[in-house]
Amino acid sequence: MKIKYNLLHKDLKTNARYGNIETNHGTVETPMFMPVGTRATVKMLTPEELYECHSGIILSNTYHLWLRPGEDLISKAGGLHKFMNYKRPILTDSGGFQVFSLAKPKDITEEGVHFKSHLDGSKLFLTPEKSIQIQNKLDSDIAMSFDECPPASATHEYMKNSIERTIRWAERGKKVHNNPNQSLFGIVQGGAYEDLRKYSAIETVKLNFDGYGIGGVANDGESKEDMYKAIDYSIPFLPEDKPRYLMGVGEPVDLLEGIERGVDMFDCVLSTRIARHGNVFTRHGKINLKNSKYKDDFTPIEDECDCYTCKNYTKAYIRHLVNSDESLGGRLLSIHNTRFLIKMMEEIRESIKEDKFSEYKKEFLEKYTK
RNA sequence: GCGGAAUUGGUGAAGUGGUUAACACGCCGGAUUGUGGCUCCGGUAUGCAUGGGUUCGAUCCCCAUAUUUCGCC
Repeated sequence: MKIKYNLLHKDLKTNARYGNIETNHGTVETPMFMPVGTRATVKMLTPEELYECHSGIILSNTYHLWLRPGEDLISKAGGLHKFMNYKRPILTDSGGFQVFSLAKPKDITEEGVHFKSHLDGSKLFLTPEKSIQIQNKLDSDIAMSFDECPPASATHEYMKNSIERTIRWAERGKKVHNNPNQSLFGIVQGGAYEDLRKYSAIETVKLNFDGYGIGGVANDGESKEDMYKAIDYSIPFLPEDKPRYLMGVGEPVDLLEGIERGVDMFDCVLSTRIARHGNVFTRHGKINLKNSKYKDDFTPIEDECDCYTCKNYTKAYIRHLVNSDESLGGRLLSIHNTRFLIKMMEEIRESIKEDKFSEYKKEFLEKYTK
């Protein structure tokens, strides 16, 4: 069965919306934050720990799993869910972002993308068909179309050619997609160009996907203004009855801005990456636990936080772990950051249901950015 | 007791008679947005054991003192 998005309530004052997505691995509520598990693991966290964080959908990656261990092995294991023992829904990214980070523009052809393996330097060729076929075998709940992710600095001309090709790629991928239990999302590109976002959205929607990604907003050097514009220019042309997924965004402030504009899904490596480097989100902004002022701070990261880490450990202890390069430090902080964003989403959903999203946002930002 | 060697920041250490004393680690900050996990970027000795002397100028030369260390009795 394909996923089914149900729009349950629209905020009266903003474009924020509350809904849910029914999948073969349970129903999840939106807006939601999806932790990232690139290599079939949300780094440092077990599925049980993710459940304890109330994680819904998690993200994994076609490119990485294609290279290692290979889609055939995962298929043999019974699919990605069984392979990694995650019982809730999984979304797989198409490898499009890796095209951006690993290939040069000249390596991108109409047929597909040539680039070198980050593991051993061997030559690789990825096409829209190949990406979808790999994802079919991975058997994720949601597959993403194979797209190109041009940087914000791309010229209008380059961007126009790029989005036209991405649309053709989306169509090609959709043609070969044949997993009845997997849904497929299209991806809107176009940088911060209003006409291109509109064009990309309209043409992609014509292909009738199960949901729509808004991509190219968190590549490298995009300003927040460009990100917000990209959302504003895309969303009016996306159907109300399908989920919208802002790809790669996960800073608390950006989550609020995205939700206000009508985004339903987010994913981001930020929460787990910064955790491994000693940083955590708190209601009062991001803090760096490596700072010496936490040396003898024997209180939890946040008193009011309900995560495993905050219920059991002090800042001083975690700081010691991080400074000693002990992996438990990164683990505990990953738990906190993951729970932080998911809990934030829970509160946001409640606020939308009560038409109080604006108030929630204002209150959150007052504390977070002061 | 006699003779030799050494003494540079928190640590291990380079170095030169002449503007800002290398590097590494540590420490102190910062970054990080569809992940090329354990990374990247900054800052960190007004000072080269102490006191004299030589010199236009000394961390680098000389003398004394202290400490450490090696060898001999």
